[in-house]
Amino acid sequence: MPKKRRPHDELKPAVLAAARSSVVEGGISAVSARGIAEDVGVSVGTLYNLFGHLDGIIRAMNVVRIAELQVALVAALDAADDEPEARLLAMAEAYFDFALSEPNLWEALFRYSTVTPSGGEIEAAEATLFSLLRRAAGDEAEGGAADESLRTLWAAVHGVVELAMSRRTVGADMDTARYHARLVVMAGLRGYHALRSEGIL
Amino acid sequence: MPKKRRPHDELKPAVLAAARSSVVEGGISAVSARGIAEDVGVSVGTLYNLFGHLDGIIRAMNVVRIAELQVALVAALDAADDEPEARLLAMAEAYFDFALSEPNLWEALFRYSTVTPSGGEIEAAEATLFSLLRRAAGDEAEGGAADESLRTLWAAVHGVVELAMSRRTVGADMDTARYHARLVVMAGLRGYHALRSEGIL
DNA sequence: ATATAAAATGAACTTTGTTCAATTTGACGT
DNA sequence: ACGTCAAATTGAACAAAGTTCATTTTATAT
Repeated sequence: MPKKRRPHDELKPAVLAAARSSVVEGGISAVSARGIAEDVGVSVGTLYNLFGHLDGIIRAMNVVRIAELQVALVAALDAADDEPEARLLAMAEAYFDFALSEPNLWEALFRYSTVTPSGGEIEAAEATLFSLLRRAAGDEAEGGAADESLRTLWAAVHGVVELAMSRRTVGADMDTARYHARLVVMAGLRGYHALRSEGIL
Repeated sequence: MPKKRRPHDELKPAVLAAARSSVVEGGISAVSARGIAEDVGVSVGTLYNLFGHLDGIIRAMNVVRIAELQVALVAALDAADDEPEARLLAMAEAYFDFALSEPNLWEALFRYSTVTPSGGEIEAAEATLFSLLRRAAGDEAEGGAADESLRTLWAAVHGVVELAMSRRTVGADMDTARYHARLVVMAGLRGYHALRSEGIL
């Protein structure tokens, strides 16, 4: 059996791609060290040399996926009209579409806390997401209370996405679900203004 | 080794209790067939005679947990003032508290789709939850569009809970997070009314 | 060419979920 | 009382998973 020596920088992406396609096809439970090893054409030991544990592979895969999410959100933001509501709506839809386009990858991202990018990585991702939200909200949101509201708004959008995910939404239902994601943003903005004018916020 | 013969009706709850305490202590990954068997004082084979698969045990455990959730929500609803907003706020808080009181059980409920009560059971649970929401909303919500809005509102509340969960919220942060759950309801209701008066809903 | 370090290997160990033939139990008919 | 028999229980055994590590191979520098 040949033992070609490949530099890690070119081997790691291959491993992550193999892991990803396993997840896409059969969900997280379809991933196995031996399966990936066979797909990449490498032994199990090599995987452990590269990533330490199997969780490390999933984690690294999730880091890549989060980067993709950020790209999608930035694209949506840049394409949207220069108005707070339109921008937030565009981001919510992009978030929704991203999740629903690859449900198994989304599940891998959020449903397995062991496997969620740890510590610094996830905090950095949240910080980036939040800076995008502030850019989207623009002058709509200023100050500390508004930041909290923005975070809460996004949690609400995430909830709608989760609901759509848990129902494995497809077809016409998907359009309805995406509209619900819009609804949350529209109602959230109006509610925010109402609460401010009532002096509650 | 003695082979006492216990009727299933008294053995099953013992198994579920063992599974539950494993989950509470160490999360879903701490559950194992052999572990439960030892705790209950029974062989692995017996577990499989009773539940078919290990997933069946978790599923049954989740069914019990969902019943507990419904009890908690009904209690909150009954204790609240007879006014739509107060009732929805009470339900949101009860939902939040229920999730955060046992994070590992919550995770078992929602984060593992394989293990989520299947088909009829989860639909029945959703139907019950929704009927509670309609009771809470009362005259606030009438007709089909309002039903959808109510469902969306709850998805948003769920999102806030998920965010609090993912941060393993404790202490003072928990009060803030619970307040965010209230915020979603308050803003949601006001936003709903605004959208109606704008003719969007 | 040789030495040396880095990389890759795959056999082996542990721990899972799961199965099933054999064994034990308790109730019922005689 | 006794024997029968279906139901319940057992635990050894299998497959597949994550993980480790002594050994072997490769590439590079001297």
